[in-house]
Amino acid sequence: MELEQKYLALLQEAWRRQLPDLESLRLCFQALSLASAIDRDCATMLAPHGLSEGRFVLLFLLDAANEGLAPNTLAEKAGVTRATVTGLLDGLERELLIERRADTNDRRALRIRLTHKGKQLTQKVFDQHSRWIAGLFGNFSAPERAQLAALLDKAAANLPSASRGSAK
Amino acid sequence: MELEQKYLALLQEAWRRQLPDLESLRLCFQALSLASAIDRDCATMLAPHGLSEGRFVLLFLLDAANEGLAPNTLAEKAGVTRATVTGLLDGLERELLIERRADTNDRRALRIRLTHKGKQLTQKVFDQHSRWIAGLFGNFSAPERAQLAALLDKAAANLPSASRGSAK
DNA sequence: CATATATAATTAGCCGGTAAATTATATGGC
DNA sequence: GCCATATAATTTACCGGCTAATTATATATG
Repeated sequence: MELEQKYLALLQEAWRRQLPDLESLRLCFQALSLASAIDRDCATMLAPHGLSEGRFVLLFLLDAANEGLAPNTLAEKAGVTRATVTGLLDGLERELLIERRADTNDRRALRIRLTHKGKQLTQKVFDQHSRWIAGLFGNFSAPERAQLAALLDKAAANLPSASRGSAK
Repeated sequence: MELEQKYLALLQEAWRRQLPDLESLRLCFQALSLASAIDRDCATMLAPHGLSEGRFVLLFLLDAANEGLAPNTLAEKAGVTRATVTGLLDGLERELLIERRADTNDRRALRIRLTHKGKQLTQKVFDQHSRWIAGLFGNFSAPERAQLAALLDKAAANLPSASRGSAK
C-alpha cells in the first residue's frame, strides 16, 4: 500500500536523522494513509450527489427522525459544533434537501426537516454508501477481524486522548 | 476504543435499516476513529509551537535541504497544491520561521529558507514528534506489527484508489 | 416584576485544503 | 526577433471545520 507523500518525506527525514524504531513510524503512517484513502474515496462517492461527509451525516440523522430535529440536536449527534451545523444546513437548504421550520413551542428553536428530494436522495445514498464501506472488510475472515480490532485497540490505548477522560 | 460520534450514529442507522455486515462497518469506523484520534493528538502537540501538521511538514523538508527549496518543490514533496503552500508559507513567514528570497537565476522563482529561529524550532519538535508517534506502536511485538501491516494492506487493496493508477 | 442566567441559532473571523484565474517570466520553434 | 507555450507564484473564491461574539428568547430567582 502506498503511503501519503508527506509521510514518505517524514520517514525519509527520520531515517536521515537515524531515529530509532522506524518500523513503528511506518506502521502508524500506513494506518493514517489507509484512513485518508478511505475518506478520499468516500468523498469521491458523495461528491456527484452534491454531498460532503458532514452533509451526508445530517441527512441520515434527519431521515431517522421523522418529526424533524433541532440544529443543536444534529450538532450533538454528528459530533460537530452548532456553528458548523448552521453552515452545513445552509448548503443543504440551498440544494433544497432540507427546510428550516420555526418551532411552535420555543421561538428560539428550529425544526429541520428533509424535503421530498432530501428523503429520496438519502434513501438512494445511504445503503450504497454503507455497503461500499462494509465491502472494504468483506473479505476478512472472522479471526482476521478480531485480530485487526484487537490491534487497533492496542494502539488506541497508547493515545493520550484515549487513556484520559478525553473530554472532547 | 471509542468511535467518533458520527460513526456511532451511522452504525445505529445501519442497524435500524437492517443492513448486512455491521461488523465490517464497525471495523472500518474503528480504523477511521483511531486515525482521527492520532491526528487530533498530533495537532495538540504541535499547537503550543504555533504549528499545524502542514506547517510542520514544510519545516522539516526545509531543514533537510540546506540550500533552501522552491515553493513548487515543497508542494510536490508535501503532497499539497502550490496554493496551499503559499498559505502555509505566509503563516511561517509571519512567525519568522522562514524567509522568501528571490532566486538568482529565475526571476519567477523563490528560494525558501529556514531562519535561525525556524531551524531551532524544527530541531526541537521533529525528534519529539517522531518519537511520540513511534511510541504508539512501541509495545507491539514483531508478529503483531507484521499482522497489522498485512491486515491494513488487505483492506487497502479493496479501495478503488489503491487498485487503480490512483492518479496523483 | 425585574433581573440575571442559560440556551438557540447565527455571524464573523481564522485555518488549511481545493480549483481556477492572474501575472510575471522562461523557453523553444519558426 | 517574435510568438506560442510552459512554468512559478499568487490571488480569488469556495468548502467545512473551529472559537468567540451577537441576538433573541426562556427560565429561574430575589
